[in-house]
Order: sequence, then structure tokens, then C-alpha cells
Amino acid sequence: MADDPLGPLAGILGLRVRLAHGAIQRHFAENFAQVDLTQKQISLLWLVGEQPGVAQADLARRLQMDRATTMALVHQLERRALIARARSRADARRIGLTLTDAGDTALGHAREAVAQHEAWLRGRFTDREVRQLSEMLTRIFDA
Amino acid sequence: MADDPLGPLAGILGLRVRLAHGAIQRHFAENFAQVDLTQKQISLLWLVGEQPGVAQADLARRLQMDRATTMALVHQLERRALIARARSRADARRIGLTLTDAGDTALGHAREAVAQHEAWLRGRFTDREVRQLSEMLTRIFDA
DNA sequence: TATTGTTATACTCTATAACTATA
DNA sequence: TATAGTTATAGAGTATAACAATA
Repeated sequence: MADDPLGPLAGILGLRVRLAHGAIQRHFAENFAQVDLTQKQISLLWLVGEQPGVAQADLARRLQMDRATTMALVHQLERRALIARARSRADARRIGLTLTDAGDTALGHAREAVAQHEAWLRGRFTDREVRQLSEMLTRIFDA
Repeated sequence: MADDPLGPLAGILGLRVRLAHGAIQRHFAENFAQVDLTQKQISLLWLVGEQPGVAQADLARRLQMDRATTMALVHQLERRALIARARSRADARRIGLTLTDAGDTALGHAREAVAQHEAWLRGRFTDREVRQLSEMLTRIFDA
């Protein structure tokens, strides 16, 4: 504790969450650049793949993002022709998203990268610890 | 698990860390805007306050930031006259940072905000869980 | 009135590359 | 050669405000 590099900040839980997050982001960016997708983009693609026709507002809620933030993500992926949009006939306000063939292929590669990345992350924990950690983290954003 | 809002992403630990981080950031920004400092800025001020004369490179290492990123933070705080700089006589490459009186005052207010924010965060855990969570998170960025 | 999508705008955080000065 | 600071630049992520269309 005395020689913790965080010094007086050692007891601050929020900082530890931030540093863990940063380390995870860095590892992914450095090791999976060839995927050419961020973790955020992959999350969105994945959800669209699992639920074709899903609307932006639903994705925003599930991933805890602002609507405008979601829009930016969707634009990126649409410009790269990984997702397609089609207005809903049931509710003309909503625009359903689907994966293109290229999007499906890209998601496949991305999922492999995520699997390797998760293995790197989980490698430092027992299965029981992973469950505990996961559950505790959920209490933070699920409250 | 079946109705987890994350759906097929429910098992991805990295995502849970990200969402927890986002929730923490959001809570701080929304509830402590009057402090007019980000958590990152506060961390830096705090370390400078504890170790007057510390150099940017040391801060970068301790907070796991790039030198350029640290520079940006230092510039912000210097422009607002919260920290001052003085070239080291022992090693002319290094520039020691110290808090100004205004910086010391701002840090005092910020620490109160952090204490309240941490209470909000820790409220969902027992003391034992906080220790476990903290230790597990450290394994991620400390490896 | 509430929701969905949209655009404009802005700020934080982060990093890379290239440079200068010093050790 | 290595380290400290610096600048320019860029990209990701985030959010607010305001608006149009639709429910």
C-alpha cells in the first residue's frame, strides 16, 4: 500500500475501474488492429447480427449510449457498408438495421479477435473470480 | 441471463468493465459539475499536491498515460493557474510541478466531491467486496 | 406529449510522429 | 543512446441542444 504507484489515490475505486478499462482498450487496439473495428463498433454489429431489424434507440439503451452517440457509430458502419437500414412499416419513426454480407464477414473475424482478447483478460482469474467480478461490475451500471 | 439487456454480449467481461467505467464517468460529470474539473484532472492535481516538484514523466507512468496526453492535461491546468512549473536544477530536462494556492483550494473542493462520489460507488458493496473488486481490477492494469 | 432519427457542435481522452534539449 | 518535454495532428467516445417526422 505504501509503495502503490497510485500513492494517495490507491484507495479510490473509480480510478481502478478507469485504469482497468484503459488497459483493456489499449490491449485490444494494439493486438487486433487488423480487424479494423473498435470494441464499440463490434458490440453494435454483434447486436444487429443477433437481432436483425433492431432500431438505433434500442441499441442505445442496451449499450447505455446517447442517441447522438449511437448515430455516429451507425454512420461509420453504414459508410463502410457493414450495415444497411430500412424504415419500419409498423412504426415509421424507426429504422431497422441489418448486417450486410460484408458486415457478417467482418463480425465473424471480429468475434475471433474478441475471443482471443477475452482469453487474455480472463487468464488472470479463476472462473469463479470472473463470475464475481462480472456480477460486481454489473451492480455499478445496472443500478 | 436469457433476458440480460446485453444479450449475446452478456458473457464479455471487457464490456462490463467498459459499461461500469461509463456509468462512473457519467455520475461524476452529472453530479459534480460545479467542481469544474474532470476525474483525470483531479487525479493529477492530487498527485502534484502530495509530491510537489514531481515531473510530468512520473505522473504519466503512475497514471498510465502517454507523455503527450499528460502534456495536454498539464497545459489545461496551467492555463487555469492551478499548477506552476519550475525547471529542475538537478536535471535540466525535468520540470517540477507544484500546486498554486488556487490549485490547492480547487483540490480541496475536488476531494470532497470525490469522497461523495466514492460513497455513491461503494454503497453497493460490502467492505470485503470493495477489497476484492479493487484487487481484481488491479490485476488487469498491473500485469 | 413522447419517441425516433438527425445534424451541428464541442469537449475529453488517447495516441503517434517528429522535434529539441539534456543526460 | 535514452530521457524529458513539446507540438501538431488525428481519431474515438461522449454529450447537449435543437429540429422534423411520427406515434
